[in-house]
Amino acid sequence: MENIRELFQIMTRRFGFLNKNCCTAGGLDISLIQSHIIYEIDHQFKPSMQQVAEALGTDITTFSRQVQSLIKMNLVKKVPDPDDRRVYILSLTVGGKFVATTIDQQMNAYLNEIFSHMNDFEKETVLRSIKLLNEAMAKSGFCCTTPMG
Amino acid sequence: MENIRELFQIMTRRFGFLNKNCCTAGGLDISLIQSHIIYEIDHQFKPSMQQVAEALGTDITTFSRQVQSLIKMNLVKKVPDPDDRRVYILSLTVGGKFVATTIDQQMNAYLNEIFSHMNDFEKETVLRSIKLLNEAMAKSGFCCTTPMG
DNA sequence: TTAAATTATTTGCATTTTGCAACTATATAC
DNA sequence: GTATATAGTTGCAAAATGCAAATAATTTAA
Repeated sequence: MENIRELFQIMTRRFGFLNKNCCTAGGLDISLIQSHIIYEIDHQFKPSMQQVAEALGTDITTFSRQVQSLIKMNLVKKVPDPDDRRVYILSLTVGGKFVATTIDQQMNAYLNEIFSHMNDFEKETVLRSIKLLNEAMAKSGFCCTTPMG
Repeated sequence: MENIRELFQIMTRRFGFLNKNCCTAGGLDISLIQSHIIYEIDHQFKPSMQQVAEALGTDITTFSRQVQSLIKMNLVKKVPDPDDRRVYILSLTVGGKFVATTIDQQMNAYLNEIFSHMNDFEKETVLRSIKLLNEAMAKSGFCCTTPMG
């Protein structure tokens, strides 16, 4: 069988395309990084800057500036944590939540379109496989969590 | 079941980490984009600049400069096409080929480590699923080929 | 309880990456 | 042979990056 890496290279490249300028939402153009930040804030519970930056593997200084621009765009809010005033808690504004939902729908539409080329059994198998893969990657301290050496 | 997008978001992020500063090869630090370019030149037959840039979804001007730096690093060669002297044919130098091989081995080692957390049946299923997914994405004119609107 | 060390975040650069518009050079059409 | 199209390069100017240093709040330890 072919090289395993080859399969993954093709897959990740295609998803790269899928994500790339994925998103015009609410009349705004959302970059790939921005969409990831919004996604992550939406999925974590009262996350701090660090937590989100860490989850995305972005340098904290770069992240700080990216958050600033999202705040200017009125998509993200930054509130000092009353328990530790060094920390800022990130959250989505109403507009940000709307953008998050819109992007989510767009992505799901893309993905469903892709899955429409499979039968139900194949679709089930593929989804289960991706879950397996995610779990395996989570177990692998080797890689995949935060950029390693 | 969870949102389909969620599965993919997690997966692609993890692979992003995997790829990120993936590669030190032959004493050189190879960036993610550089490794993709090298990969693509290695896999296409006598490709032109356009062809590789297109395959990677990179702007041709950016690509042109990236190739220049790879040439300086002595990994890539650029030879005018005798049939059409506007065109340049890209190829790997011996050093470039070595880097390509090294990266390939590294990535395969990572991937095997990940798969070591699965049994043989799961591994087979996952690989088959990714193949299915790649085929489905190839069929989907919707996305996944070259950046679309 | 206060000085020292630690942690979260921001700013100051300096470098790199990006992409549009304009350019050069070759090839094709009429 | 002039006009048009195509492949690739360069000139900006904007954006993204990341290290080092600054700021501000918290914890540790004497």
